Amino acid sequence: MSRRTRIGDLLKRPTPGGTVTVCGWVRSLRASGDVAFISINDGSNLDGMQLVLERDRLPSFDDFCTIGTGAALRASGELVTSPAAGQQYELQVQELSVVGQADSAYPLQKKRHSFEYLRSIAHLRPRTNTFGAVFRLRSRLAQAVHRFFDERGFLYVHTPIITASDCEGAGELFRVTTLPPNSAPRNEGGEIDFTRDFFARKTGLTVSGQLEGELFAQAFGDIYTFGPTFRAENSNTPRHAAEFWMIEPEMAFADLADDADLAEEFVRYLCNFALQECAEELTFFDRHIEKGLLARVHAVAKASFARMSYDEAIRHLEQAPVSFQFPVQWGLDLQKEHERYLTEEVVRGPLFVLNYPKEIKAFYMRQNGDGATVAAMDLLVPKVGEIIGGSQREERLDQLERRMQELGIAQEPLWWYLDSRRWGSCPHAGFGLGFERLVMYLSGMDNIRDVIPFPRTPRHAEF
RNA sequence: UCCCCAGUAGCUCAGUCGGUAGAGCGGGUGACUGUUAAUCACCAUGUCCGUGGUUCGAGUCCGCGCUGGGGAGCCA
Repeated sequence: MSRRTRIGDLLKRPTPGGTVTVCGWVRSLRASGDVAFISINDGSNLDGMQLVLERDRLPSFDDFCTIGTGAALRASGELVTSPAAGQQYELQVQELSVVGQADSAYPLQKKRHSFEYLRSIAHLRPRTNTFGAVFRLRSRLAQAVHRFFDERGFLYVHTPIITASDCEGAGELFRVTTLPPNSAPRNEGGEIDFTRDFFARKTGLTVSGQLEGELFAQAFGDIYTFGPTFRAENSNTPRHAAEFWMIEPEMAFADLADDADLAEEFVRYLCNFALQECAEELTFFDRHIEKGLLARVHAVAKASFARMSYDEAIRHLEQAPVSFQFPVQWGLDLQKEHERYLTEEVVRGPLFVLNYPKEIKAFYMRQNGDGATVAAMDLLVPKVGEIIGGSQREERLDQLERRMQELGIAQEPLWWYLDSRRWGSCPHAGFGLGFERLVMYLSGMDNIRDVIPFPRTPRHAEF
């Protein structure tokens, strides 16, 4: 096959002219007497290319007028300036072939579909404008994440996907086993004998790469992970999926303030990246998905992020002139309505809340001198609330062991984690960012199932 | 997992007081020399989510179930 030219590249040409070949899928066909127009899209950009077919220049003109929406085409012709509004260039077709026909049963019509319906045809929805834009943005953002950390000398570490540590309290584990489901070997107590399983222990899919990430941070200084993460929680919300991608940087010789600095720089970098490198997509989202998206992302890109302690946050909420559905009290976690009030009404921009009560945070977070709080941070942003959660880690062995004991967390399976506090332990800090939540934030899409190619949620693993 | 809402043509939805089902879009056919989700004319399409019940009669009322969506919890 002679090589095609991507439509996105053609549209970047400063001048028309020349014979080119494009391939793509039909979005719309408009036939009118002796001339027909076919809009095709090849996924390389939003707008696609208009093919112009003329009866006296093209044999089989009438046959081409019956091409169905969704068909795959290969077209060669001259790239010309379009005389009509709506597109800069169009293709005067000299040769056209139908690579793959599509009949009238093609589920994508030339009209708006609901996102719920498109989820039921997830194999075809990437051919729509919205999902084309979402997944181009997602791809570029993934590259931007690596670029950000690489530019700053962070080591990219692949932490294991199969893990035996399920004691982080980060959610239910998916079991990984090769034992036969109906005749698994039992021990004397009648329980399944996992010592005879593939790994000779109970294993599952990772819920976080953080603990392993900490070990690498204590060898390479600054590291990050970016990989798939699994939670078997029966969560049915627009913000949760059973399989998602998480970004977790970890820095040695760093405290909570350093952690917040990194998070702030990271979020600002990604906003600027999207505005510059995905302008076409963001403009589309601003117009069709969330009015005001561009202004919101611009604001975050320029803002200096506010910081306040959990104590201060509670005081602000107690003095709020609005009434909340959920109680405000020192010691309780912030609800989404509280988070949104703080970031949207109190500071009107991104906000770090620092130093939460230890009771509502994980065992590995560093205990503060007040005996009541830990060095945790959440980054709250307008519209979505929490987008990043992080902490300085407890590097003092005795403190860590005492906290695990208080919480009833077995130390033996985490002997390797505790060892890192035994030899050359140092202050270190990191955070976690759900990649999909970032994509949602920068696209205005409000359901996580619509920013994952083939989302896994309770009862859904069809595609 | 809990609470709320919904399920009718390919899609989005209307359907009054319980009386035997409709619109727009999409699709098909035809017309039209430059369209932009083209336009105009004509044509076709139903397991009213399933199941049990109330009733002379159920898309409509009631029970149970399934599916989807939203909110909460959990969290990223």
